[in-house]
Amino acid sequence: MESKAKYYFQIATTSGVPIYRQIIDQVKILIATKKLPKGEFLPSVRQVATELEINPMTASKAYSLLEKEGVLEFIRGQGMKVKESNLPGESLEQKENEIVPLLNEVITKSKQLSLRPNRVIEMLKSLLKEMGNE
Amino acid sequence: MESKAKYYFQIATTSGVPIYRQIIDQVKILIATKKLPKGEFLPSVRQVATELEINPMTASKAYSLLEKEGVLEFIRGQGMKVKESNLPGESLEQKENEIVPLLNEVITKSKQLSLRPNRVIEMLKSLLKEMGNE
DNA sequence: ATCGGTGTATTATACTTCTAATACACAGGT
DNA sequence: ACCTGTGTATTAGAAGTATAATACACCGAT
Repeated sequence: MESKAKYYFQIATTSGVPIYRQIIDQVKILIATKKLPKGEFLPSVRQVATELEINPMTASKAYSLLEKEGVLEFIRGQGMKVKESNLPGESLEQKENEIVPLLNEVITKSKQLSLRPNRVIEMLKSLLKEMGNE
Repeated sequence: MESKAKYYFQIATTSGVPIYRQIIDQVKILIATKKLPKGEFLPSVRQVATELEINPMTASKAYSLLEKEGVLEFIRGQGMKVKESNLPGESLEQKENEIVPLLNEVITKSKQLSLRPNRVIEMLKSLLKEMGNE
């Protein structure tokens, strides 16, 4: 079903960031950049565990948290796949409120760095364009 | 029961966020919104500790981390004050690189929520305007 | 030198988090 | 039924984090 040579994740054991969180972040990025299309199955927890030389439970923790978040969907007997419809029940306003704290962090940080607001907006635009094209 | 003393910080013991981190975040916001001008002294660790009914070491931890970050400056015998020049040694490029990871988080989250990029940019602009006027 | 004001190094302890070892339940193909 | 593939509940222990009690070093003014 899968090409076995494909390496999905890369963990930095020195970074201090927990393994399961690194997996979560990478899955989200892979999905956001369309490298993992909706409906595609992820490597099994044991596959991931073998590749990264970690315990399957660690991979399972990442997957199950992503499932709770509504990012992945568990199909019995087959595994985890990228969920087709993301958060269908949420209103636009609810979604927007979810991202506000993150934007506030950006603002606080940019003020702290004395970065010009327009420059920050330009950077965001530019990064959006990059990610969209990938 | 409010007293005449100026209350600087407000902690939510129920939030799960560590006390020292709540202090750090609030200091950064106070500075970003200009409620704490550059050069102004912060309340002493013992003042904070008394107000919040915590141990001075907890306040000290917040202050010393802010000092390491370059936000505060320690003046012997007087206390911590808001640093005059923020990160003077850093080039613009270095500063911009510091904020990129945060922007990437915004993008990943917005993709996950299927928010329109333009809408996210508008929200950021709007929040920037709000904060700038305060 | 002493006093009263800064922040902090050290140490201790309760608590949480992270990872792992094991055993299990369920699905699908044989 | 069996085997092999999914993910996971439970448990345990190592490692890290948050907070606090104590004692200390430094500064400026007396």
